[in-house]
Amino acid sequence: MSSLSQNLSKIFGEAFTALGLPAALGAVRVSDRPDLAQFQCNGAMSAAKQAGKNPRAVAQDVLDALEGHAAFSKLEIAGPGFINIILDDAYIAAHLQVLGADEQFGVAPEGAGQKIVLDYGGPNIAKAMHVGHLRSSIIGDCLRRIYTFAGYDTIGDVHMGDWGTPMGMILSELTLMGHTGPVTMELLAEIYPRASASCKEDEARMALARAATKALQDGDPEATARWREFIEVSIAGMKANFDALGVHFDEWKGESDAHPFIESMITDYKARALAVESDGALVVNVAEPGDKKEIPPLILLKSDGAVLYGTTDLATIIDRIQAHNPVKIIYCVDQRQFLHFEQVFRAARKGGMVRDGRPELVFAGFGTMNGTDGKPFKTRAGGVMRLEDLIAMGLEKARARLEEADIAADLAPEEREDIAQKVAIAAIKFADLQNPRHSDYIFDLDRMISFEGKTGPYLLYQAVRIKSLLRKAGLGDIAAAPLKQSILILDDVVRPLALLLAEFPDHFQLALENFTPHVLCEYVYRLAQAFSSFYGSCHILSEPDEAVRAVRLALCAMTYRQIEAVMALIGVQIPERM
RNA sequence: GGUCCCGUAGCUCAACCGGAUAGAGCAUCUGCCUUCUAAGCAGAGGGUUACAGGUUCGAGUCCUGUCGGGAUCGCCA
Repeated sequence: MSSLSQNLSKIFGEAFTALGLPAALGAVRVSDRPDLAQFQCNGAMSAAKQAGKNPRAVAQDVLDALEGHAAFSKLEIAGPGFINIILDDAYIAAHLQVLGADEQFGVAPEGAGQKIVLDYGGPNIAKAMHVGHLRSSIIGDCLRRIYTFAGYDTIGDVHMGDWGTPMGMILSELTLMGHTGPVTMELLAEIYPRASASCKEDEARMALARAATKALQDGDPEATARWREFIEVSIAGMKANFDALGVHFDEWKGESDAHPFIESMITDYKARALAVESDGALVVNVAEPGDKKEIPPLILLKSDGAVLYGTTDLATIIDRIQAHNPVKIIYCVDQRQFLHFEQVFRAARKGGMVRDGRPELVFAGFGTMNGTDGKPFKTRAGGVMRLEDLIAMGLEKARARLEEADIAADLAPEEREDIAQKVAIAAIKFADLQNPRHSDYIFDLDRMISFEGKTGPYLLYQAVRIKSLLRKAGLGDIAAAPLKQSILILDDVVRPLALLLAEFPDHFQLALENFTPHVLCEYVYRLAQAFSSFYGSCHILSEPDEAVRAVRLALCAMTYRQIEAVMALIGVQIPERM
């Protein structure tokens, strides 16, 4: 199973091969000029360049080789040597037939039997989750869903920040306060900023924090007991946020879980002279001859003997390899940590954890979320917006929108609340995921929750309209079942939708290879638009011609299933009505 | 200062290996609810892809330079 363009690329590739040309040049893609063709092949121009021939002549040779092929209704050469392709409707229909019966919509289970670890979320102990955690959480969760869809056995790890100096700051603050009673999230939220601030301005205070950090990392029983206590209360808070977002993790590990691997790792690096002393610290030199820029060494131990996040990140790789032996480890973290992970990855290769590129260490960095002023996102008061506040604002807006709409008035309160939640989450997730992962983006709350145009709620709305239509046609269950329609007759009304449905594997593949959810967002939006256009151009239920009506309903069902599937990849659920 | 990323419509952003007439959304304007949900649809206007060169059949995309913005550059994460 595959996409139309993949199948056509194969046909063209064979034609190119028959002419003694590289099969790869036969690549066929969806046409840039829908007014001229459905698909195009540009390979004749490249081939002609390499062979020093006339591109149109090469294109003609290709067409001659394909003469009489049943897939094509029209093949023609245009411009300098483009080959324009229009398919035979029966060929499209047959393809759609297979696609519609496939649970995977043509996506091959390439990852079967292979494991992938994804590192995302990254919340910190004792700190309220804020908007900075939003991207990591939803992009990482989306990538996990994408890889799962491709057949991989995925392990999502939240990788909490539970081991660094902040832990020492809190521990020492509690000691200074003489606090012995139970620790609550409120208490932690109150003392952490205070401790952090005083450590920043007071070196002596910082020394206390460092000492406490060291004590914890050395296994001091009292420090450990207390630390466990505030980890527990923190996790409860994190889970509330992740549950609200519908973000899932398979493992709730943290930096501290790397601890058991650190000592032997350091001993090993030292024994092999990979780690050396420098200015009192223990470092791994990771600079390589071809470097344009000086890559600083990775510090394993600070001069006071404490470990850093680079140490735990490196040791975590050992943990993950031992536990899962993954083919890839994907880090969904802030783009600004690029250099850090470059250092860690190099150290991992140097240490032999990565051999022959396995596991492949992938830095899937994401850009900063900025406010409408272009600067890092802040609340109106200038503070960091808490994640739960952001979700609450989206929810409030969704409720208000439901109030306005008469349709929701007759629904039970529970259903309306459920709809409001789904709308809010769809708005938040789509607003984020539709941006290219690696670039910064302007986070505009008003735009995101306007629910108009290219938004999550628009997609939900289109999906719900299809569902409602199918229900009225008495086909409510077909939406969940593979397409059974035996003969598809295409006409100008349904053909664009049919061709778009067949594109899915192409877009999925791009998202998978490049770790780019926005490609799927773009596709599902186009699909919803194409459906809406189709929906507006003809009346389906009152269509007198039974065969035409059946085809249109079949396309509706298929479109619904595909929108639902892509939305599920994005991590969004579709309500029954809205 | 070194390195990397970015600069596309009034605003926010797309554009797969270099492909044809650079696409969406918002905003503006014009139509469309007495048949399937108007959170919608159809259409219009809006561009020297920062600037200057270069490579070639073809450049938003590749190369060089200039200007502007951002990130980062060993004991925080």
